[in-house]
Amino acid sequence: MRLFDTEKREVTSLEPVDGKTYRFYCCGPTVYGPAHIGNFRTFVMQDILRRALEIGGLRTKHVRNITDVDDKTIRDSVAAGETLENFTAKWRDLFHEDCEALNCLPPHLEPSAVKHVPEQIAMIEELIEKGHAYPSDDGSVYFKISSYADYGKLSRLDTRELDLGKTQNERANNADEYDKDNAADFVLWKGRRDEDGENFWESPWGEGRPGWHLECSAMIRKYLGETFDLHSGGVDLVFPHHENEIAQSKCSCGGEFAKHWFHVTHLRVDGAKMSKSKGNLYTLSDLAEKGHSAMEVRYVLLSGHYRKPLNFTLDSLHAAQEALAKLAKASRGKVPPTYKKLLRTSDFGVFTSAWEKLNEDLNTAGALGEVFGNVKNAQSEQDWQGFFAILAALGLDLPEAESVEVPAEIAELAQKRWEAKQAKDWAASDALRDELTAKGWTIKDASDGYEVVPN
RNA sequence: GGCGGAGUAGCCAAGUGGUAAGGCGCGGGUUUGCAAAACCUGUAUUCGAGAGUUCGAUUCUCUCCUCCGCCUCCA
Repeated sequence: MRLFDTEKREVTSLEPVDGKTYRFYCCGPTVYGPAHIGNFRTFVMQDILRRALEIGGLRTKHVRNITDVDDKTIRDSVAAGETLENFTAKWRDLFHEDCEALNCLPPHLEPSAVKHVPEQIAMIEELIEKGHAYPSDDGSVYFKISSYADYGKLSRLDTRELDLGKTQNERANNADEYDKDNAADFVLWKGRRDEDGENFWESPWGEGRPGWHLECSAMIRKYLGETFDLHSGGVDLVFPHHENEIAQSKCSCGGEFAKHWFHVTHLRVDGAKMSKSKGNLYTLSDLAEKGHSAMEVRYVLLSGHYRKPLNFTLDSLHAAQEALAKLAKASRGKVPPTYKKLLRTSDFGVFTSAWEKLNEDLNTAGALGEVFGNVKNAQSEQDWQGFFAILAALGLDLPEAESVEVPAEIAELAQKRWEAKQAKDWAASDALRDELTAKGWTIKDASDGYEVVPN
């Protein structure tokens, strides 16, 4: 597997640090509401990376956190009159349901931020000890970026001019809240504030709560160690989140931290960024209401290369539905092997080119093209094994032949219409067909029978 | 303003220094009493605009236009 590395700015080969198990970390969701399909573009691409590695023969260790304490979770749980725990549990469960519907393999470990407060406090103490962090008067602790020379390497901060003047101007109203040495220093521990309600933890610096950036560093250290294979998230996390993680982790425990960085470009909707105000923010349930399955959504999300903007439209969901049906038809009668049986697939038959596409910077769109281009040539057992291995890597389940419950009334009308047709009574036959159409059902005739399906 | 990314047929979207995958849609055909479904088939002399390098550029360089992301807690 070769993949573009955000830090090295080139496609590099992925080899596990320990030679056996590919260990990677993904920044998970902040659970304060339903995740939208833009969030899921990232999670689906991470899932495909994992599947491709596993089918390619590697073992993986996939860690993805749940952010269940931050400004938004606290704000919204207080507003809802619920405990933080109950509030976030609800959204976490929905997230899991959505992931399952999208066929995303659950991570091997899914640590939560609130359950790792001691680890975070320990890391802060270490950073203060080593001179990389300092407490402020309001009970907060900040990371001192001037103490880390490599700060900004990932996002090429050295070549950018931060418009700090403007930022400070805009934040003038909040200036008192923060007591930092440098405007760019970021918070490791936030002193307790009124709006936090009962959501606080004891610490050497008083009551408060951990900062957002720190949780990932602390959990990575605990579950993956000081050096691991790959770190991943949406592009928006490159700066400052991942930059800050690097600083925290390298300054506290040394090590190389992540060998590679994998970032997924944002999804666009109708050519624009998704936002509530534009009314173009979709969740899986929004789309389900419009009659689109999660698998169709997954298909759309992987129909473009992860480093390019992907323009989501409702039209593309329809295209996905048709495309999936086409593949299902092409492979009718073939029984897909279980995912486990497809691990370590070495021969992809006529789908070798698709596998190669996938392994060259996770070119899912190119791989799909190869699948369609070769499916007509698939004949041998090996070919079909390859077919299902590619689909498994993409995480696509093909729709089964639908067995829709046909109401007795509809079935009766359809039967009458078939009989009229057999009797060559075209007028009666067509009238019955129109009636069925009006009731929302379509007849598909074959030479020896018919089928009724919902419109 | 700084940094990064993108502009390929009606829509979605791969790709390449050597003459444009694939999906949807649409057109044509087979089939059908007519449709639908199914099957077969066609569908960009051209890759935002202009200039340059080259035997040759959509692919490299420059300029311009448009769009998007990040610039302190958004996947």
